[in-house]
Amino acid sequence: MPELPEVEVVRMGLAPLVSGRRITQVICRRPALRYPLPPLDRVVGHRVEAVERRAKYLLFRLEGEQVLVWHLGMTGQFHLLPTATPAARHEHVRIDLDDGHSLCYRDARRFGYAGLLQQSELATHAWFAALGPEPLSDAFSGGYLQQAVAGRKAPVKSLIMDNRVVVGVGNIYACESLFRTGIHPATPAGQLKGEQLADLSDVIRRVLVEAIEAGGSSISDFVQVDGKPGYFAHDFRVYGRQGEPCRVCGSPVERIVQSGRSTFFCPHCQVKPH
DNA sequence: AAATGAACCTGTTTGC
DNA sequence: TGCAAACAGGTTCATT
Repeated sequence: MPELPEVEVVRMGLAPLVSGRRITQVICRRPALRYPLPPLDRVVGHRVEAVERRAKYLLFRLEGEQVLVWHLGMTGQFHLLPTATPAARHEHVRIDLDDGHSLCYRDARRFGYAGLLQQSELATHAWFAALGPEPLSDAFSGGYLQQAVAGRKAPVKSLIMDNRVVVGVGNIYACESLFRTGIHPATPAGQLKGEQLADLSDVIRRVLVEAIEAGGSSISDFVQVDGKPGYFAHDFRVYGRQGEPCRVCGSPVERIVQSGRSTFFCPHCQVKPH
């Protein structure tokens, strides 16, 4: 479900409703998601100070030193519902708040995961230590990208989806960003010129911001915290459009598989390297 | 080291 | 209609 824009939309939906609330009870309906759940009883009685995001991780900063870290995997969803609401299918964890609402976590595929960390271990924890820059920060620039991919022969699409290069860019936004820059997804990243990489970093930023403003992309099941869909999928230029005409030149959009993932691109607008 | 593929698990769509 | 195969937004681990 979520790439960076979707996680950010969830964060923005949760933050004003959850910040300042005290956790009164936690119900875990199974011992593990992708990994064993942390001892969530330890968060009971604590107040949520802020809801932040790093890469695709949601960070619930609690009063004191604890940070509840949550990754939505492919199909994770948070909903804020009245505590009396019966559990929906695939609801695995429920966090009750002191205002009569509960933070409900649903995840059909259970690729999501959670951790309870101390503030001080955030930067060094395995989930965070090797992460590259946030694409919406100043640290992510053409110059940065150039040094990050220098000498690399891997396809540019694989590298912009690599969290060590830049975080938050998943399959959809990788395809959309490459289309908008006219770069063929199979281009060995190290072959790209500085100008192209500067363009690519700008375009990635712009696509992500547009998607956040549209409320994310609702492919099959992404929904915002209030249950409403996001609308960015209406703006896809290539993702999921194989066989349909390119919106720029009319050529049929192609689908190929790179590292086991579908890649969509326009064979005319995105010229293959040689 | 770098690149690829499989695995995790369930639901939905596609094709015969 | 029925059933099996293919496919899905992410990350990690094992294998070339």
